[in-house]
Amino acid sequence: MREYQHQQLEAKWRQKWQQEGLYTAENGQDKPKFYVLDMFPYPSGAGLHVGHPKGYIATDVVTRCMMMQGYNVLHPMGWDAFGLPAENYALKTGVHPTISTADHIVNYKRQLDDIGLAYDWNREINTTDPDYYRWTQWTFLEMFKRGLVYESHEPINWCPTCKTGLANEDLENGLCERCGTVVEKKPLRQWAVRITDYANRLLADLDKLPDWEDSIKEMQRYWIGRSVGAEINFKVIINTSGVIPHPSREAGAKAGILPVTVDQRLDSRLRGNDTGESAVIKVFTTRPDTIFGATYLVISPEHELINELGDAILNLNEVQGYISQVKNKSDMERTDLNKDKSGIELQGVKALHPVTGHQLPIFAADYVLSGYGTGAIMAVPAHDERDHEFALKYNLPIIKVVVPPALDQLNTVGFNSLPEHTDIRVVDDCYTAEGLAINSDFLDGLSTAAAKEKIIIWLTENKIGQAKVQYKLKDWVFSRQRYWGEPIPLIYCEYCHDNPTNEGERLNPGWIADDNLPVTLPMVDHYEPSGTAESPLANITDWVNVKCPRCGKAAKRETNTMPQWAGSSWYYLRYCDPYNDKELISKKAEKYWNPVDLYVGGAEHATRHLIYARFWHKFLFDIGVVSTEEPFAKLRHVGLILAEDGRKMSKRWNNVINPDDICSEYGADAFRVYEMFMGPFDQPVAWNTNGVIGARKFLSKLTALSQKVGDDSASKAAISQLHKTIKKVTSDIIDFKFNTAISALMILVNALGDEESLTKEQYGMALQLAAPFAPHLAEELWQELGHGQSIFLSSWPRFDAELAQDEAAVVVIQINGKVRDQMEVGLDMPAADVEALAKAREKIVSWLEGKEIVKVIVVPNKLVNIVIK
RNA sequence: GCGGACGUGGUGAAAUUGGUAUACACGCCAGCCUUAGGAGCUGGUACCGCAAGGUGUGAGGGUUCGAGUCCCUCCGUCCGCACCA
Repeated sequence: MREYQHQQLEAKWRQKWQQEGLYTAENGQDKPKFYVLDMFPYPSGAGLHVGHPKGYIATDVVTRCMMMQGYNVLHPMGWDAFGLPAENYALKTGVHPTISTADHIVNYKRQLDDIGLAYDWNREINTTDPDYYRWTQWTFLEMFKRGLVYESHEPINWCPTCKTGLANEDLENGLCERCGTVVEKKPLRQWAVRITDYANRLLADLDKLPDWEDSIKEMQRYWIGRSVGAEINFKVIINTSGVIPHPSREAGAKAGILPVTVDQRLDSRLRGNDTGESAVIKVFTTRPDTIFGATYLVISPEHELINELGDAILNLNEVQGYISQVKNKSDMERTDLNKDKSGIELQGVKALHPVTGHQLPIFAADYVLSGYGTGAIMAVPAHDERDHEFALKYNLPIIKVVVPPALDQLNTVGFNSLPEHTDIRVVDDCYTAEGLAINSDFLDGLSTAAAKEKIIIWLTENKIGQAKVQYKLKDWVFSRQRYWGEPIPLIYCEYCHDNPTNEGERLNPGWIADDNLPVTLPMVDHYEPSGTAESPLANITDWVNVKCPRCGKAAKRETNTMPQWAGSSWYYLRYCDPYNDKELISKKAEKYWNPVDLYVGGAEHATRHLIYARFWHKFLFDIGVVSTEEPFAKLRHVGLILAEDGRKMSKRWNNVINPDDICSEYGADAFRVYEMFMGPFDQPVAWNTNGVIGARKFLSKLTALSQKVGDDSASKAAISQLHKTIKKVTSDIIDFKFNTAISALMILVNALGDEESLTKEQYGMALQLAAPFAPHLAEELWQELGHGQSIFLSSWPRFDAELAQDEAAVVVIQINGKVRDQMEVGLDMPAADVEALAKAREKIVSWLEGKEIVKVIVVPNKLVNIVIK
């Protein structure tokens, strides 16, 4: 058998393709465009392992196939090169990140090239290039000027190892996603981006993305976490005792059953028109319909109320003791679901129930999070499991106010008068589903939905609360106290400030935009993070001290840098117009290439990069830079390749396989075919080097077929197989079913191997189908056939339905659904004839003997099922 | 706990979407060939049975002429989120 020397062969074609500019995409051609994008890598010192290129190979297969189908394909690559590893490496070795990053990029690029990936390197970008990050900074300033960026002093996630603040998205189970350290909460001056302003659009527009996998969309929906409910004000009263009479005149009158002894003074205070002599606790709830079941309030230990009330809290020392105890716990410990709930009552203060006027105890407890909603809740222990657990532990009243719909016949007369459901202490069950309101005054008998609506109207009319939509998504903490990132281009001047919007709340006094972009990252001698709100840049005094661009007086630069996600939030746009020094992207390039038609990368980016990029894009849309609301039309995620031992590939386990070794031993083509053949693209699979040998055998068989090329055509059956394969491979590539595409190619090559002879055209078509997967070998064999130009400039073979037809159909004969016989019949034979033939079969006759035929089902060209009794 | 994906040979996996379960490949077994290499070729490879035949897609029910595929109940695996009120 004819063998092939993959090393010379592959190197030869790679060089030729580069020389000929085969992958160069031209802006604005007449041809239809197709933009295929990989998530660009962080060029680490370790280089690629065999898992990394799986997605790149898939996009490469699509790229080459689309090129052959006549598209002007853009398939670029670049480097997401800011980030901690380069900085940490600098700390250790003193080698500047610019140098180490450049080295790593050379290695990465060589590795990618060795796999034969069709990248247009003319468009290579690097997020650390000042010509690139000036536009990252520019977009940030555009946000700043529109009030979408604000300075905040909220406690944020702080990694004590990396010595930097982190965004919510940078955590994994309460650990720093980078280094695995337990993250602390730390108050820190920081810049934050109002991504929550876009929460609703980010959520709603997911529905406009039919070509995204549901799993990714669901993850984003959950991350954005929209909850519809109400915000309700509870007045705090101090040093009171005894129960206050029911204050709700209107409610009582409407229901016609309530006592009308109203404390006028209290009433006016409750309606929110008083002078602010008492504190208010705002709570958020998704179940305002259960308000009559609220028996206590809980605020988070961080809640400002504790400071506000101060000595009014009789057990202030104890409360503070509890709080410091909680603060010493990590988020991990705090949110451990298995642990007992803990809390402490604020003695001497009560909250007034805004409808019933009952005095409710107030607790501080760490099961209420400071970062969500208002950091305070009304506890309804009968209908919320957490509140229920807490109420049991602290012996608090539990009032049932919702019953399952099946119990709706119960005569629910009103508060305090129910015979059966007035159980103030329901111990065992906690009903969290929807149902019908009971014990709820004017809500009694209403369904949960109706009760929600009615109570919200009531709260609004009485200025006690209003409807409220709440998101889990938090504003994007945008400052990093580290060196190796884009400088935030702001200057602090004591005399000037930019007034970014007309809305007072968005004023950033003292901070002004430095429009003189790029603000380049200066060289430093010391990278050590300070552990404070400043980055190592703070030490470079001649960089930090500047003249105010507005007034010319002495001013200081912001020394925080941007998070790594900044540069990757818009890089796909820059590929379209990489050399533009006037604008982020030209209108022409944007109109032509945007949006990305196919985007492939790891699912780990579902709630990080993919949310940030969608947000960034929407902002650019709002300011007229891009013309679409969404950046990525079709998204596929790549399944992990595990090591042969089934674990993740890692230096730690010593199970890393380097693609360099595989490519030099078996060839890049065999490597590519194997990775695409391993299994479904989006599923995790363990690596098996034997599989590469199998792929290599297939390529050898494909090569061997060249010996059969002659004047005589292949058989009709083989031609039929060829056309079926064209159909299958074409649709499988679009559907990302590369494994079955290759299996179809293997079947074809096996079938052609049995032929005496095949024509140049027939062999050529087989080569074209294999070309996206095994580009080097296919090119070699194609040009051997005498074609003057690249196989990738040839037209993708077209499927001919007539040629693909079989001459005959094999029909299965079943008795009662069990296969008993099969026969070959002419295609599309009428059902009656097929049935007659089947019944006449010797085997079938014996099965039918003495039986009564109940029914016969004939599926054309497939089967006959005879039902007997 | 919530959300998503899934469960088929010794292994990775197919199955035209309700119509022959295990295609394709790895591995293994037997044979052939050889200039002994990461070779190549031929055949075999779900289980029980000598056979006829029977049984088989995590378990159990159901719908149907017919179920890996649809419905219900349960068990298990992987991924994401997780005290989000």
